[in-house]
Amino acid sequence: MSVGNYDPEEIELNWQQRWKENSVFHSEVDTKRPKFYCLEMFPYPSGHMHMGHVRNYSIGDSMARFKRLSGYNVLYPMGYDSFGMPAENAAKKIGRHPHDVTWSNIESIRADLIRMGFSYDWRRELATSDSSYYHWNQWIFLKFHEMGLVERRTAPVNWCDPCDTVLANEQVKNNRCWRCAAEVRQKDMAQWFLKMTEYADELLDELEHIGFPENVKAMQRNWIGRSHGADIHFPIKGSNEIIKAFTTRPDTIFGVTFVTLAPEHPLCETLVENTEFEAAFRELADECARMSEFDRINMLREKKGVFLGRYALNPLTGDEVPIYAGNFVVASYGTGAVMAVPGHDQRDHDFAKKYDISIRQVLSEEEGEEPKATGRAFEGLGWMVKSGRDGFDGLFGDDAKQAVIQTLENEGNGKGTVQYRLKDWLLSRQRFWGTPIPFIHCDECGVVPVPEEDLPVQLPLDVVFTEDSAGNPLATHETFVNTKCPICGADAKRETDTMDTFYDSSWYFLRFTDAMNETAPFSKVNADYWMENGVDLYIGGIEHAVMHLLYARFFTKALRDAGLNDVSEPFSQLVCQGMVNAPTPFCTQCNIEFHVDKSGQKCPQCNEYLTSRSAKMSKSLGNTVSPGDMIERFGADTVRLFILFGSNPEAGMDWSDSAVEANHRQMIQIFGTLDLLNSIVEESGPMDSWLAAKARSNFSKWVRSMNEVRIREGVMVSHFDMLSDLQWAIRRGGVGKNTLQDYMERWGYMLYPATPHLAEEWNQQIGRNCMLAETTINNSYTFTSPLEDENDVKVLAAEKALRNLIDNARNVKGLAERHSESPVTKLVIQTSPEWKNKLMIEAIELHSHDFDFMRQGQSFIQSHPLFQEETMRGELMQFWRGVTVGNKKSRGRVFSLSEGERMLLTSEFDESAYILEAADFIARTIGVDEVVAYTAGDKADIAGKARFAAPLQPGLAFL
RNA sequence: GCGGGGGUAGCCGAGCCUGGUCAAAGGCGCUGGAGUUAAGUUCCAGUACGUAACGUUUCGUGGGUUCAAAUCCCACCCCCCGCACCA
Repeated sequence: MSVGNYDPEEIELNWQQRWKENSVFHSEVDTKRPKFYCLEMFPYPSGHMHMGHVRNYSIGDSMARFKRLSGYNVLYPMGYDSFGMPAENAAKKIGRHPHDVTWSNIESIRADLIRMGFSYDWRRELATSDSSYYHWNQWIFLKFHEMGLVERRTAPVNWCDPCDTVLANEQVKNNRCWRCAAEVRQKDMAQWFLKMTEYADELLDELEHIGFPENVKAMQRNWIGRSHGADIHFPIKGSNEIIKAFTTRPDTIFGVTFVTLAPEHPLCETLVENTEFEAAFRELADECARMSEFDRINMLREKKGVFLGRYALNPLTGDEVPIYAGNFVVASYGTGAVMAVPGHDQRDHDFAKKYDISIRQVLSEEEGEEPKATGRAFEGLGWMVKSGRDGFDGLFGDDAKQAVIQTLENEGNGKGTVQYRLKDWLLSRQRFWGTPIPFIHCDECGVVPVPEEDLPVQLPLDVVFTEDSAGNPLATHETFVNTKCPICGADAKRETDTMDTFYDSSWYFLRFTDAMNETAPFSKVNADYWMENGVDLYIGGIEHAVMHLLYARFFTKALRDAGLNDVSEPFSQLVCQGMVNAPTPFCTQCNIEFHVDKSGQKCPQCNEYLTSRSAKMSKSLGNTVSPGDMIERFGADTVRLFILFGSNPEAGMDWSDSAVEANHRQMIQIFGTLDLLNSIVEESGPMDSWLAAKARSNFSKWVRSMNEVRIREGVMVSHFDMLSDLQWAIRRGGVGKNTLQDYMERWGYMLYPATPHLAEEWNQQIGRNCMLAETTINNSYTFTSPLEDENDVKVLAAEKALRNLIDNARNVKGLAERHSESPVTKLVIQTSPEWKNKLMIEAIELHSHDFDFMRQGQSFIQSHPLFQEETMRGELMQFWRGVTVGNKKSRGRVFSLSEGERMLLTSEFDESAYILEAADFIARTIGVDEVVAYTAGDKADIAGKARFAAPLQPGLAFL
């Protein structure tokens, strides 16, 4: 094969075939080896793979391959989150069954994944819409039911009209459906819930111990929204009813001047019925009921309330306070009732002003002082004052809260409680394309579970979908709906609601550990092995920070309590990959992005010329890049290299055509170095030890980066530094074939995780007859010891010094030429004189014993034998200062020497001899005819540069 | 409003945790040179300002700590993301 020709398609298809034939990515439980479970959030199969997928899976694949190489037993599976509405809607449009739509989409995305060369264990491939998967959804649901985690209850729920279904709280953003963005409305319905709130504390507290990014943890904390406070009972005057109000600030109870109820609060009706206040209340309640989002936003400014005509009694003082209904009180949070303290809550303050209710300050900002009159509510913690009862004044913060709670509890008027924002998970959906909820409605026996042996309850395939069919086709499907009661045998109806698709993805990572199991969702042995400490690396988008990641955590804990697995947290390390952005026309004036059609044109709104900025790839902006096109042009490896080198996984990255091309050139160049294997025939070369040392140091740097999922840094070493170091070695005098062979072998491993096809081809061409996919890095390559040996450090430092010398010489040459009438032809290098080297070594020695140069350096040098020589004192002192003190910008040399430089100097490295060896190279490189080098003082001091000579910093003179 | 993350040279983007080896990696772009029949590719060098090797001004703005700050501390400005009438 012609080595110089890099033909990605040929190479890639060939190796993909070989991997498949040899089943190299299959993995089994093996307790003798450490495991690594690498997982990406599986895709919804909507057609072809997009750049976001490419990025997600390129990251995962490179880590899976790296870990295999490092000797881990790696589980790396892939599947499809294939239930859901888009398939159902598409089916309606084309008059086919969602099953068909889903399968053809799966086929195309699978082909894309294969073409990228991702190293999945394809035996474990699953699709959640397969009955072999959702069978276990149902099985688990029955388990949860036994455990008392399932509840069917009638409740006000979020209804989305376009989607024709209810939604969970997590799926409603700004009162809009997360999928279709339509407004949701409240509707009372009998629905199925999973009692996620029973795990609220564990879900919150365990966040402290898992490797999620801070923002994800913050979002989950926020969502769970635990707040500590008290339920306080306010009796209603002239009634047996009491109002229970939740507050986080029981310490302000003496400042309560009114109580506000949500308009939906059942007490409102009772209180106003047949009174003069009824009409006003109804108006407010109606307004809230048909509240649209637009109105809600307006209401942020306008807080409204109506007096309900009755009074409540402050349980600690007996004071009468008016009862209001307020449009800002949320029925579903806390108790739907608020004790209002206008003195210490700005919202209550505004409300009190508006309705002329009295304001009472009962906390002081300063101990022992009267509260200040600021015209605003003081919302911080303070010292209690003017309490309506003895024993409270002077208490602060938590003490104050506790004292109030204690008193309330003693008197039976309330208790300390914890509130959560988290609600139980509403998981029933009135749609077809989901897991049927395995229950049966019997007139006699009620709602009864389908017996385990009758599972799965399968979705019928003989359903006709048409554009104008509405509702859930299951509800009208006779053979599906009509059944017998499993208890009494009478005619009964099946439940026709299906499960939220987030249910499917809440345990798929467990199913993957034992995906072929036909008798159970998974075996405990498999789950416990692969899931020990959770999935080791989980990669996906930030958009699932609350929904999927919270549900999955809940499931893992619930299944643990069901005895199915030991692990409590599903994911030990989460990486949320950044967006792939692309250039997009943009108007800086209007701050709007436009479709790429508009590039170069003027802004339709302000008529300014559009500029360009980076925006998330999206169909609506037309700035998407098709992975398929890129693979066709450059090959999968180049696309992977671009994606991985473009930025570290978490950061956003910009698509750039020129960068992709640059990366493709890089691939060609790397591949081209294989030619050296033919052209180099010498046994050894002058750069052998340097290149070998460089290989070792690059390798350990690469391993460190990859281990910490800093893939970009790893790739920089493997795909850039390795090439330029090799080029340097060749230019500097060359290497022998043995060294080259070792270098290429090591390099092959390093190329493998990011660009596996190229690496396999490489490995073969350098004459190794094993597949990298089946290789683990052998022990001499030491994954564990990052430090190269002492000799390597010195070798690298010497070469580094030479490169510095060359850089410096080039710079000085430019200056010299400006000062010289004829062109410069000769470089005289005067290296550091012996006495400076000796002194430097002494300084290094002193420094290693923490010598205090600031205090004792002066007296040390003055008592030094060299100091006795009067003619030398000036230069001696200057050098000593430079070595041990430095100037205001940089510290003394002795502090800033690298480890290698220190080693070089203390080993009495012969600088001028080293430079002389490279004299020809230096002359060629900087463009002079002759280079001479000697220790300053040995020969004539040319141009007075001898005094500039310092260890590893020779004085240069151009002639 | 609350919470999270940011602001680094023409652009993208490392460095910040663990202060000095930082005029600050790497890529892109640009400039010059080598080479080439030629476009491209490739290789070398340069890319804040001045300069016989040194100095000056730079890492959002202003202060502080330190012998020394892109890095630590404080204040402010700006950007992005999430939640939000949550009691």
